Amino acid sequence: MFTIGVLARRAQCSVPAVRFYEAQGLMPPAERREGGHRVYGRPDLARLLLIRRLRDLDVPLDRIKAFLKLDEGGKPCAETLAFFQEQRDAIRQRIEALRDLDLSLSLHMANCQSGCLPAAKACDLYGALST
Amino acid sequence: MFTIGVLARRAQCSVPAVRFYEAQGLMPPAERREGGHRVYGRPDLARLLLIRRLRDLDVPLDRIKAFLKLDEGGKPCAETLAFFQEQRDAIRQRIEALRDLDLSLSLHMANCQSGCLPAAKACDLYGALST
DNA sequence: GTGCCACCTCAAGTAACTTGAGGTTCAAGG
DNA sequence: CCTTGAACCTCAAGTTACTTGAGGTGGCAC
Repeated sequence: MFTIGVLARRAQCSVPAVRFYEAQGLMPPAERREGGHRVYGRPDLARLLLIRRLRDLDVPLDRIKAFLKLDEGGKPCAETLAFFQEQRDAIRQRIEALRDLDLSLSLHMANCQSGCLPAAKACDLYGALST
Repeated sequence: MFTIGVLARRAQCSVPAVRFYEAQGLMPPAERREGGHRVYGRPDLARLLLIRRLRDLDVPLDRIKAFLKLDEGGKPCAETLAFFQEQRDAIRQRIEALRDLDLSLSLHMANCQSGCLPAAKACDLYGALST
């Protein structure tokens, strides 16, 4: 049993974000103490961590919400597996895109280093990334 | 010389986005025809492509703006190289994070496939990503 | 000359939070 | 027991990077 501050730290997110997730229905309405302070337990942390992981993948909140609801309904693995596979495909694509970008950045830097170092000339910036 | 629609298509972005970049000072105020329609040339496309590439890296608009201005001033390579190196570091970090995520997704899926297939039981969702 | 699509401006909406104002609760120290 | 400071509360407004919509013009084909 811990406070919202502790929960947030453990999930690497801000306190207002946790409250926001509750307001949006991604986190269940938290139990409260006498004074109104929210109290959380281990399952809440697990849920929040899941939300954050999916957010790191840029899965939008309403998709996460639907997914969590699906899981609450005790749906069979098939749908869960499909969802995860979808995320893995998205990850693969993004890694490829990032590698592409990295390559063109490195090409430009090589260009720049050989072409510009002698004089303090400016780099040919647009040529670099636009091809 | 081409229209905003053609420009946008070539840079894989929306027409309003191009106008938005102009309003924000990332694109220079475009030349206009008699009727008021914007006209663009090759350098505009190069600039827009650069902006989009950097946006794909989640570089915020004001950072891109500062960078473009730096380049316009004809600053020496050193600063440009530093900027690019920074982006490459960011790319590397993001690729690693994505690989991490992919790993934990795959572990979960393996778990799920062996544990849940016989019965149509639900997966242990929270345990999957939260550890 | 009349469609019709692409363009124009301006205002408002969206996602996912963050920041701020103004006020309460809680645990520790005196 | 009292106070003090951090952590909590709610509610409203701000932020970023656009998108969407309304209402209206430009340009070209037939």
